Amino acid sequence: MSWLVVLPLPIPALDFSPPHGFSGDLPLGHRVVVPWQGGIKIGIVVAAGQAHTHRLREVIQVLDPWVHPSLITTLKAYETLSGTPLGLLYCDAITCGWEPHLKHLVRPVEGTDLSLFGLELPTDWSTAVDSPVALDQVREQGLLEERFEFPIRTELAYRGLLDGKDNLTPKQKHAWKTLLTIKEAASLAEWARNAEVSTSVVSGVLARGWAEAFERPAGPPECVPIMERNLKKAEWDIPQSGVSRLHGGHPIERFQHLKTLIEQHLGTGVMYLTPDNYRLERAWQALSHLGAQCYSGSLNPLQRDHIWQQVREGQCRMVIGTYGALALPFPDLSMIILEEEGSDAYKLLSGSKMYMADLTATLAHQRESLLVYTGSVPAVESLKVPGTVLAPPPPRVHVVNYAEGSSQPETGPLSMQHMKPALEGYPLSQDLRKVLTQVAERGRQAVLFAPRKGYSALIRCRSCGYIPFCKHCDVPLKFHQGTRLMQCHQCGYREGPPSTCPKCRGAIWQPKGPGTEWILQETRQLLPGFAVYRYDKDHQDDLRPIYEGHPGIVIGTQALLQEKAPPELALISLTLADSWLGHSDFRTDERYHKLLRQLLEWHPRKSPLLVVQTFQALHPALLAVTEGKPADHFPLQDLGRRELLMYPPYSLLAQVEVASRDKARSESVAEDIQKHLTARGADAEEVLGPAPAPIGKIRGLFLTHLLLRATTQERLKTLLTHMDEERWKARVRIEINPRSANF
DNA sequence: AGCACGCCGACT
DNA sequence: GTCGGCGTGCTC
Repeated sequence: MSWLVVLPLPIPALDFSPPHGFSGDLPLGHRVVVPWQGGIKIGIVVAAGQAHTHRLREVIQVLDPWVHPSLITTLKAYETLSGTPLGLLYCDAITCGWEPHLKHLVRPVEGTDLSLFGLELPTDWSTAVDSPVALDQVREQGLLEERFEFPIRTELAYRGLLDGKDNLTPKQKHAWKTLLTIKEAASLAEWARNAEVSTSVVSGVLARGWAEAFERPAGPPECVPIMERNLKKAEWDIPQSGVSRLHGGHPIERFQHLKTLIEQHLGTGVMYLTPDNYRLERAWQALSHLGAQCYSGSLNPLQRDHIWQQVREGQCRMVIGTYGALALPFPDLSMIILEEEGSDAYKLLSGSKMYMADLTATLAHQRESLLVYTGSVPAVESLKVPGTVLAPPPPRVHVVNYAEGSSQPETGPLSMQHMKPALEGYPLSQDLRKVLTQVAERGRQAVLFAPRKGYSALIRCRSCGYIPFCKHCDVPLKFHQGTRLMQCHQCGYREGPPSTCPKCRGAIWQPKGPGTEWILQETRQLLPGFAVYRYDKDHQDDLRPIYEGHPGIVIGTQALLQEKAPPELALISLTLADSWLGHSDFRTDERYHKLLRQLLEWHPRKSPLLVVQTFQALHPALLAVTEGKPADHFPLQDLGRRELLMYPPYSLLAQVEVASRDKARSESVAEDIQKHLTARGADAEEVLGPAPAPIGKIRGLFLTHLLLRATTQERLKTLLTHMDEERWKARVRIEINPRSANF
């Protein structure tokens, strides 16, 4: 009997035979070392294989149990539905343990001479030296014995020495003394931080021989000090089993409720998942005193490994973490709490495109764990489960109605003469200017959210309206003031703005659609001398003064929302809320509503004023918030629309993406798929499209979309199976439960 | 993913 | 004539 082994590669699971002389049960969920393309690789045993006639290679060694069998079942179900190679799913779901630092020991089988193969090995165990291909040859001949060991883990650290070779400068001397006081530093950066000098100073000390690097056994991860917060116990109808939800109110209130629940499950395993780091930190501060560990992408591999083992051994019974924590091998897991279950952050951007919230639900079901959704707003999809919605705190929102009898401004300040009063000062309204000035006068902090990085969404020729587009993608180039270049936010292509319009020779370019740079410029003009920072993907100012509580204004994109709120935050503004409504996909409104609620509870204690500048002041999502409606009011409204349109939760979706360098081919293959499915009995409600993707061309690839919609999982599976019946003449990818779909 | 093989266009 | 683009296929 062979074993099915998953490798961290975008391929299906493959068969291997058990190691020579192996007797025992199938090591389901164990890590194994297997030969792979001349070298070796770590894999996970996921099933018994079908005994092929195919000549298989042997697993070299079984290492240790790594995942719980329920995870294997869960991922298998996802593979069956989506057709994604299992390796890709494992690679994305299991964020630790694929590259253990193993000591590789080898020796020839007794009485064999390996010099024929160009290998000179001692007869007794020795560390394998670098000739993986030659090793693999003798391995395949069965002439090699091998063993892998986990060495004692070490990490590099620095310590001070009592004398060195060269003299030190005063600063270096200070750094040296600091190091002697703290005894050891885990990195140069940590040492420098402690001494409050730059890293060049500490490396100077190192170079002059007053300190040395040394290996030390790797300890557990540094633990953030636990902040004991006295959470009151809240009374509520505690769910006993199945799925339930708890939303709304103030975050602290929700934690109070959850604490009561968590305490009942502490002995039997609790997992608390958050969509991002700021919410991780918030949950950590509220709940870590219950004895939780933290697990997230920001830990280093050693730290992750440490938590993984602790959880496996049952020494750690509660973990607060981001999506990667889902695969942790809890021997018992009686409850999973999923914060902000409808967050797009759970959609993996990498190959598998898994929606981790779906995976969480499947896993909870598999393990019969209690599943609790929590957060500011329930997802429209989770309204069907029983739950509690806490009363919202009074909202502090001011809406600037740009639409007051006017049309959207065509350009920046240049054409202000035609503007209605509301638009005066665009992109910073008079109202916003007023409160910003107050913030500065009172020495407080503010955050302005701009819809995009760069200066403007596009530039346009004033006389003929020509807009420069990217060569490779179907998007306008965004203008960046810092570099004075036009840049594509899809593929990164850059070029200088043309001096005259290539169409009409006009020489005046008008920016449209303010970005961080534009807002920054306006803010600096409004408040000369006041600290103004920029934070987006291109450019991150050092925000330390802000986090230390110094006055200032931060201009950023939504990326900023994944960080914690500035401590003295008095004002938040969406400078152009409409940009969150610009997409034509069915979750847009829900997303906007969630953003507003999230902004209102961003700061854990204060409630800063939220200024929303918009052309759609009567948008129902905005009204639900300003009128103080409960958190589920808008989602319930949206649910009705979803039913009419037969969107989730009333159906399951799969998006089919056809990509080709040739536009006509991309379209025709999509049509072929549509016809094929129709011929197989799919109706017009089940196959939507084809239509060009929201961005019809990316990096020279033309993208065409189809949307498959089914009422049951079985039906969706059937439709997807029909797609495998033919070989399409273009790249076809399927995404289960896409988070955006434009039909 | 990597790495092979294999087929067409533009160059020393 | 070769170099090198990337499309396709395989890994057990």
